[in-house]
Amino acid sequence: MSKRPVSLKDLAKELGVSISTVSRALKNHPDISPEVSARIQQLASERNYSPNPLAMGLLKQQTKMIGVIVPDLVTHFYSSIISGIESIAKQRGYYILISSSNESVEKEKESIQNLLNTRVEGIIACLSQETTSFSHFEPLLKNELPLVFFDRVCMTDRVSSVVANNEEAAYQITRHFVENGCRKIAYISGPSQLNISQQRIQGYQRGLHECGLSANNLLLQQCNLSTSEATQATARLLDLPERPDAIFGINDTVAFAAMKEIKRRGLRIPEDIALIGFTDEFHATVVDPALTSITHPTFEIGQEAARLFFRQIDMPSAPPVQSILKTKLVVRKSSQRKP
Amino acid sequence: MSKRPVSLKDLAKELGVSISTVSRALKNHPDISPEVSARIQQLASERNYSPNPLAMGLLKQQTKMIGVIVPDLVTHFYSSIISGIESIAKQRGYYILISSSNESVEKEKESIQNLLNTRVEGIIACLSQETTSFSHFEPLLKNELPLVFFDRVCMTDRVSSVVANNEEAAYQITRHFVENGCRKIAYISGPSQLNISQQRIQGYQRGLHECGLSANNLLLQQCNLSTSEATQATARLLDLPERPDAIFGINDTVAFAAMKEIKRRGLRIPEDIALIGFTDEFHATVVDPALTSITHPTFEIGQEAARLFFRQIDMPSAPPVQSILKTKLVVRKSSQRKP
DNA sequence: ATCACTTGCGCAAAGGTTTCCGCAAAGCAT
DNA sequence: ATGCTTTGCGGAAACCTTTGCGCAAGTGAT
Repeated sequence: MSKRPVSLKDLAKELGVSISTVSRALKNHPDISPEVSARIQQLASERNYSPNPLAMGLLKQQTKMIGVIVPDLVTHFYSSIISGIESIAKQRGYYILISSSNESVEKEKESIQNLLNTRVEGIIACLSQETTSFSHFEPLLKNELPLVFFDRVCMTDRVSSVVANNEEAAYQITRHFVENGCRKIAYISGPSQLNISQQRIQGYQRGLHECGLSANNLLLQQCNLSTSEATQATARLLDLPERPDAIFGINDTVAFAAMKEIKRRGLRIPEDIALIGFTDEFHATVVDPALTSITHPTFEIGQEAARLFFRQIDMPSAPPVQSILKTKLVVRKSSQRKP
Repeated sequence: MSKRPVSLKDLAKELGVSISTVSRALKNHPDISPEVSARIQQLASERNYSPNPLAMGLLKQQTKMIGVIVPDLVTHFYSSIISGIESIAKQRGYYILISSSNESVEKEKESIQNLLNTRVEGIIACLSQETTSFSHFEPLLKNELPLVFFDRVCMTDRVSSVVANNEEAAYQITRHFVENGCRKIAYISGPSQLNISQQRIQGYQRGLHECGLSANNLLLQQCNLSTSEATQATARLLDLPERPDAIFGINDTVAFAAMKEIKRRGLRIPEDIALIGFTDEFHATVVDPALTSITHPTFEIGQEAARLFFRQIDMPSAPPVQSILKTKLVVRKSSQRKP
C-alpha cells in the first residue's frame, strides 16, 4: 500500500509540541510565538504537509465538491460547458464530480443518488431528453442543497437556471432564411417536453408570422436528437411534395445528419436547400459547406451556472433567478444565397 | 445552510441502541438479534441513511477517487477516453476527478499537486505537449500511488501505460497512400518529445522504405498541434517546388487544418492531394470529402487505462505493463484515388 | 448448584482537523 | 508583595464510521 501523507500529529510529535499548536502555527494564529511558529512552518513545508480534506470535510460538514450531470459527456457542447463550470469552481477551491445520464431518466436518478451519497454540496444539471417529471430533484430542494439547471431546464420558479435566448435565436434564423429568399422553411425539433424545443418553435413561428408566411405543420418535424431519427426526419421533409427550401435543425447532431442526407440525395446547399444549425464554432467550420449556425456561448453558460451555484452557497435563501445568455447568428456558406 | 444527512448516531439515538449496534445491524452482522436488526434496517431506509464517505475515507485511508489529467477536455478524443475510464471506475465504486492541463506543463504540475492534496488514490494521465521532463510525477512513485499514462506516455519502464499501435498505423497509412498511386508522401508531425510523434514517424519511414521510396526531409513537417501552426505547415508543404501528392496529419486538428488549407488553394482531395488523419469516427464522417483516418478505440483506451489503474490498486507491487491497442485504418473518400 | 460457553449488545479507539476553554508563567500596576 | 492581565501553549470535544474487546445475561451440561 501507499504511504500515508504527513499529518498534524506527525509534525507535532516530531517537534514535541501539541497538535493544536501546529494547527495554529500554520494559520499564523497570534497565540503562537514567532519562534515556535517558524519552526513548525519550516518542518511543514519540508515534509510537504497539506491538510487532509476528509478531516476538514467531516469537521466543517462540507466537501467542496459540486456534482455535475450532463446528458452526454462526449460532445463539444457539454464538455465546453463543463470546462466553464470548472474554471469558476477552481477559483473557489471546489472540485467537480461529473456524471453522465446518457439521455436516460433512470441514469439521471441514479446519478443524483450517487452524487448525494458522495456528499456533494449541490448539483448543476442539464436534463436528459427523456425527463418529463422532476420529483427526483426534490430531495435536493428538501435538504436545501444548491441546484442549478442549464440549457434544458425545469421548475424555473423554484430553481435557478441558465439558458440561451432560444426564442430570439430561432426568430433570427427564420428571418435570415426569408431574407435569403427562402419561403418554405422547415424546422426539425426535439422532444416536446424540453424547454429548448418549445422556445425555439415559438421563435420559429413568430418569425414566420412576422414575415407573412403561414406555418405549415408538415414542415415541423420532430425527432429524439439521435442521428438516425434526425436523418429520417430530414428524409420525410425531402420527400414532401412541396420540398422545403430551408431547414433549421435544433442542434449539432440534427444539423449534421440533415446535411449528410441532403448531400446524399444530390441536392445542393444552399442553392437547393439552405441549412442552419444550433451548434458551436468548431464543428460548423469543419464541414462543407461551412454551416451557418447559432453559436452558444458554451463556456460562459458553464461559468454562469457555476456563479449561480455559488450564489446559493453564499446566500442560501436568495430567490431563484433565470439567466438568459445571448447567442449569435454566425452566417456562413450553408445559408447564403445572396452575396 | 443545508440540513445534515442522517448519521448512525441519529439512528442510534432514535432507537435507544448504541452506534456500534446500528453499524453492525446494517451489515447483517450475526451478533445482532434479528428483531433489533430489522428495526434498525427499517428506520435506516426510512430516513434514507447512507454512510458518510468522508468518515469512511478517514478511517480506511481511501477516498475512492481517481485523478485524471488530460491536455484538453473539450475534445472528442479525450472526453471519450474519460468516458471509458469512468465506466470501469463506476463498476468499482470509484469516482474520477478531472483536471485539464490545457497542454501546459505548469498546469500539469499544478493539477498533480491539487489532486494529491485532494487525496486521490492515484492518477491516470496524458502528458501535455510541452512536457519534456517528468520529475513532477516522482511524488506519486515515491508514495507508491498508482499511476497510469495513456496516449502520450513516458517512463514506460516504471509506469504502466496504454497506447495505440502508432508505428504500425503510420506504416499502414503510408502503404495505403502508395497503393493509391501516391509517391510524394508528406507527414505533419507534432512536438518531437512526444512518443506519438516519434512512433508515427518511424512507421511512416518504414512504410516509405519498404515501398522503395526515399525519405525526403522537406516532406516531414512539424507543428505544435495548434490549428494555426498546422495550417502553416500545410502551406509550407503546398509551396514546395515538388508539391506532395499525399499528406498524413498526426491528429484531428492537423488533418482538418490541412484540409481547409488545401481547399482554400483550390486543390482537390484526393485527386491532387490525398489526405489521411489520425482521428476519430465522428469528425471524419462530417467533413467533405469524408476523411480516411486511423480510428482510435478511444473508449477502450480509457477502459484499459482504468483496468491498469486497478491492477495497481489490487497488486501494488506488480511490474508495470504497456498495453498496446489496435487502431483501424478506415478508408474514406479523402484518400481513395482508385475504386 | 456450579462451570463453561454462547448470545447480544456497548465501550472506546482510531483516522485528521479546528476551536473553545483552561492553565501556567510572566508582565505590570499598586 | 499582592492582585490583575497578558502571553503562549495543551487538552478535549466534535464531525462519522468501523471493529476489537469486554461484559452481562442466558443456555446447556455435569
